[in-house]
Amino acid sequence: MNVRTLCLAILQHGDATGYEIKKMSVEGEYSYFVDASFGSIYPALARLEADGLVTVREETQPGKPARKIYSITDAGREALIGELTGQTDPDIFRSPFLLVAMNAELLPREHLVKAIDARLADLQREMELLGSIASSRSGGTEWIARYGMNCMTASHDFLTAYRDQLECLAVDADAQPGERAAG
Amino acid sequence: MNVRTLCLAILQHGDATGYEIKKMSVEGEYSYFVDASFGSIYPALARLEADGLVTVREETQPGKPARKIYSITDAGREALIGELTGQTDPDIFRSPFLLVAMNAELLPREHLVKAIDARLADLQREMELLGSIASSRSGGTEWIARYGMNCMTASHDFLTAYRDQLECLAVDADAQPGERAAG
DNA sequence: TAGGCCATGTAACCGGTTACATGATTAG
DNA sequence: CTAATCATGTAACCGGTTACATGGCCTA
Repeated sequence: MNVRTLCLAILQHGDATGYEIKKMSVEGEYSYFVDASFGSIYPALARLEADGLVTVREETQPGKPARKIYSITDAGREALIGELTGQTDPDIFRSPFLLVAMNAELLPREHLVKAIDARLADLQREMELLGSIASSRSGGTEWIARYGMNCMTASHDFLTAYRDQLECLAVDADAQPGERAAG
Repeated sequence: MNVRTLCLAILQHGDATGYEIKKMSVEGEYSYFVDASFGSIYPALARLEADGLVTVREETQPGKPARKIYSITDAGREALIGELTGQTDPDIFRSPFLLVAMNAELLPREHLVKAIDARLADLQREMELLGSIASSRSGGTEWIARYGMNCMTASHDFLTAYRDQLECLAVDADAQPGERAAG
């Protein structure tokens, strides 16, 4: 899965500019597939157009740079379907937070508490986003938002219920840092 | 978070060779942080040793290449703690499966069913791994395994309960492919 | 008037992967 | 006899990020 496919998927759900695609893939409802920056999106759109998978129309606006609005073509839609039915890359979950948790015995309790609070806040923000998506969309988009909500809720509940167990593994504030590491 | 930190974290929990580190970070209990291949692990270990964060001892075995067993040093442990208390990279979840689900309206039902079955099987395998980790480890490692189990179970239950809703969005086998895409 | 948002694009860089090189042992 | 497992390491490549270049409008 790459930025090309991401662009096609977004354009399948409606025309957009490179700038909008970036926003949607970083903060919006397309932020669960690949992360992309301007440096990868703009070249990808240019190549997509050269390959005939999307078309562009330029919209000049007074006092602002021209917006380049991209639309998917039939060939693009077929390429997207091909990508979606062909690839089998597994889902991945990568968690710096869990690495902190795994090494709780090595860290000052203070920091562990902060890390948990931060993670909880992240989850809450994410759940709000997903909630607004679920209530404003339909079909597949609504479904995946509900799926996400379900997972986030489970995470949040577990963290809230069992954070104490984790916190009591941490190094005491007044103990020598790393004291329990050797044991 | 990079391969260097991953190696330190693994070595903190016990000595290991590059080969073992790779296994643990691909299939084992360290597969939730960064994915690493030989091409990144071996150079990382070499640099870690040059920096004095790990030490090596070579173990020759008859008829096999010598094993290079790495151990973390005090400096390495401190570097790991620094990494763990400093960084704040958010957790990421990237799901090719959810992109398929999001575009259910575009795909033949047959393929969607396959994708769901495959995802369910992945989850089950993952849960078995986590179960064995949870029952054989303690402390932070056990805790994160239980956390993972909780999330996977929630995913699995949702998928099982609501897969029908998703499947009925897909294109009928006998309909023209892409027929509903235009609507 | 400083910073954020809109809006597009390029070039250098970099952390990783893939493929290659080597080779014995063991299980099917 | 074949494939997998053990075991280490290098070099080419590549998909992405970061930083840069440009510039007007709007808000605090």
